[in-house]
Amino acid sequence: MIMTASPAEPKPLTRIQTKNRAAILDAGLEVFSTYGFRGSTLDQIATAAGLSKPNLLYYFPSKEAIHAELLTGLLTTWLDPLKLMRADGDPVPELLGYVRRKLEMSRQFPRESRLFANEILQGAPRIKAALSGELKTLVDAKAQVISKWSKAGLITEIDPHHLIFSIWSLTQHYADFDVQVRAVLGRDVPFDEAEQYLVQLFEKLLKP
Amino acid sequence: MIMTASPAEPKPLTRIQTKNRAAILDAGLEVFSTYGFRGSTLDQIATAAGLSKPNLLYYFPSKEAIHAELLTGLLTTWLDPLKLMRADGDPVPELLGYVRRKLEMSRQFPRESRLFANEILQGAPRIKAALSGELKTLVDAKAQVISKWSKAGLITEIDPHHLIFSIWSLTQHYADFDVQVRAVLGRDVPFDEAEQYLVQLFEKLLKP
DNA sequence: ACAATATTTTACCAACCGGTCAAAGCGAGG
DNA sequence: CCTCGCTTTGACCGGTTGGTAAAATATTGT
Repeated sequence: MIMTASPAEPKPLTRIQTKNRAAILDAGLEVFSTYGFRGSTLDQIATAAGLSKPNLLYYFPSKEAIHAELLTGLLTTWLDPLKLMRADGDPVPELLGYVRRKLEMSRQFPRESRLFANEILQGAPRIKAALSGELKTLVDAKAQVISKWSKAGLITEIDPHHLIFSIWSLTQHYADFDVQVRAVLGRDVPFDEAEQYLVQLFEKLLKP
Repeated sequence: MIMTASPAEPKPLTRIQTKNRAAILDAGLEVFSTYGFRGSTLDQIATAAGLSKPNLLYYFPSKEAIHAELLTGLLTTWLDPLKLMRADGDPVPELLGYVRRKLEMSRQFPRESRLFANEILQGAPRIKAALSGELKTLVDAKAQVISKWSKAGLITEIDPHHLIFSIWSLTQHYADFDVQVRAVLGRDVPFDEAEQYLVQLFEKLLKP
């Protein structure tokens, strides 16, 4: 016996189920992040996953279900880098660490970033609750930490919420608008340059 | 006689044509900026414009045509604030002026900002050419100006392209992600605070 | 080998999509 | 009044959409 945990019989997944559900979620991420929820079709996702449409619907009950599963999984990934910012660390390195982690997510998971951006752009109909719940709670808590650093003179006097917004926008820009960045630069997005630039920016900004 | 300019007989518009075309473009902006091109339907746009679908198609030949007209009109609006940055002005006020103009556009034309963001997010299929053409040319020119300021010691040593990207992302964030900003803050987007914050940020960043 | 179960396919449906068309309504000038 | 051109409408079309039913096929445990 290897596993039998939850009380409500979680039904262990077969090999095929595991593989196909993963393929569908990956395909859904690809398609939803490009066209948004309404602009994506089940046929697109099914084809990208190497399945037929009815076969896809054997694993997920609806288009909504795929999208919902992607979004809930995403929220955790989204909050983690901010959670890692410690109140008892050195303020500037802590904040720069957050910037670096967030930029690294744009580099490694641009599709996830675009899925999130698409959802927000379209009014966040499916995650508005999480934004004013979980997300707001976490941000408010971290904003207080930043405020204390600010008042203790460890960093400059600064609006903590806008500081956090600026970290989000600057780092996500390289994933969400990468087509524009590439078009303007005439080459692939240079994440190393971006990191240097952002470190320079936040070091100068935060210095008391 | 009041007007007869172009050589190819531009056909003067009726009062009704002027009014209905404007209503359609406004409705199209509303709908496209929320759902993206593929996620929007002619019925949605027609209803928002107070017309029937066939009536809408009497004024525009296709869904594409409405979207195209919105995008081309948008590009000019998008480039203007950057064009206004003068090489012969004081560097910091010139750059801050650009920041302020761009933020003001987010405040006054959030739908246009979101329409643009949607198009870029979805791979910019309809304006990629303009991005690596017109936009790149203008940005490269202004980047050179910034480089000269930098080398002359009037502002800090800085990567001009990333500086421009950061102005874009920071200002547009308040329009494109306004749902998120409002959810986290628990109130309407405070553009005055945002302006103060951005001025603080760029003044500290640019100081040599 | 064989039954039970898990998976895949084929055929299909009602609703919706972008777009067409011909007829009807409408207002201004003679 | 009537006509002429602009405007609006309703009926319709072929294709696509999300989703279903059931039969056919693989896979699995014994």
